[in-house]
Amino acid sequence: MSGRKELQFISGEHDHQRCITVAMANAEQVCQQRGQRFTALRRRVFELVWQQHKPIGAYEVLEKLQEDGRAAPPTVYRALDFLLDLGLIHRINSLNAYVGCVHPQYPHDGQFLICESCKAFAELDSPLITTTIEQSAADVDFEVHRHTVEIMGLCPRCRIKVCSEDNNE
Amino acid sequence: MSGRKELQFISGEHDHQRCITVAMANAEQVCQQRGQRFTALRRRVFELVWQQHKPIGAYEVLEKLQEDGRAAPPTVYRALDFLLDLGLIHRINSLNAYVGCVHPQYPHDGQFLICESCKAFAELDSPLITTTIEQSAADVDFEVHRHTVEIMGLCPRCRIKVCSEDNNE
DNA sequence: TTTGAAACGTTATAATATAACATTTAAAGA
DNA sequence: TCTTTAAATGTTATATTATAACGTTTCAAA
Repeated sequence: MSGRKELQFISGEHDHQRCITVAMANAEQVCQQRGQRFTALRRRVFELVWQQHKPIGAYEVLEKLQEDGRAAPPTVYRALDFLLDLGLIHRINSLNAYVGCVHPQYPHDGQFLICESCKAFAELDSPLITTTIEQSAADVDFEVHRHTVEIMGLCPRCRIKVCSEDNNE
Repeated sequence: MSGRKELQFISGEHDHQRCITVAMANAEQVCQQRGQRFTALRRRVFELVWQQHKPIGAYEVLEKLQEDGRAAPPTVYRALDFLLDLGLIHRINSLNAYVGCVHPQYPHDGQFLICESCKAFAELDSPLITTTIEQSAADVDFEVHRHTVEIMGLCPRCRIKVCSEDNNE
């Protein structure tokens, strides 16, 4: 179980470049499978979204893009929409922000843990949550197309921090 | 069970004025209990949010307020924020819109069914969903402060409609 | 009756997102 | 290889959602 935990909330010191490389390879494959073009721009935006394990806003992405040259909002939004459609990234509605999808190989609903302290996020994709939601909906004759679950709170390392701060007071 | 179902997705023909009256009485009570002022403006905004069993945008509320006289965005947002803080309304993040809370007597997380066809919504507040989410979070040492669940799909009556349309083709 | 905090008004502007149309690119057929 | 055409991108303008900042009013408690 502890291996699983480490997969969920990634520590600050992991080899993040490797994360990005793996994500990029996955994305490449997904695009190929679906006959979509993974252009330089889309690749760059995807990379920017992945560059932190934190949700990033569209205009933040835009700013970083502008470091390379001129760019306008539609450029960013089009790339984000493309990536969203393919399930390569998700949108966190409560933050107006975007995150890289951890397992884009198959389509799935978004279930997110978001740390209110450090803003780190983790994707759950729990079949149990999905089943429970579908059952609750079925109980009232509602036909589910998709769902999003956004869970705000404290990630493991921030819980520890808060705890030790409390002790020091 | 069928009584429960009718509570969830309200039919078009129910006595909606009565809904509003009941909601207003509840709101009144909640405000009193917490020593908050339920001013004319707040009352009016609350009423406007409740006037349909559908999510309503802040600027839609503004437009309706302006039928009574001059009003600017901050007026609406302040009233909405007040009502949100007290749990008298909820915000549907995926729609940037607001809905009246069906049981504001105790604080709770938002769990919503939203019909993609007619835009009607229902509030679930399912302890089972809450428990499942909390358990999933606990599995990865995450401390939950709050969550929102937004479920998009088809409500019972729109399912029937779509079904009969299919048959007519 | 004063007074101070809360509520509200008003103006300006920030932050997020899209519409509409021009231009470029690149894959697929001639 | 050239042409064509659909997809992708660039560009300008603007829509939509939300808040900052500050002045004025209201109203309950002292």
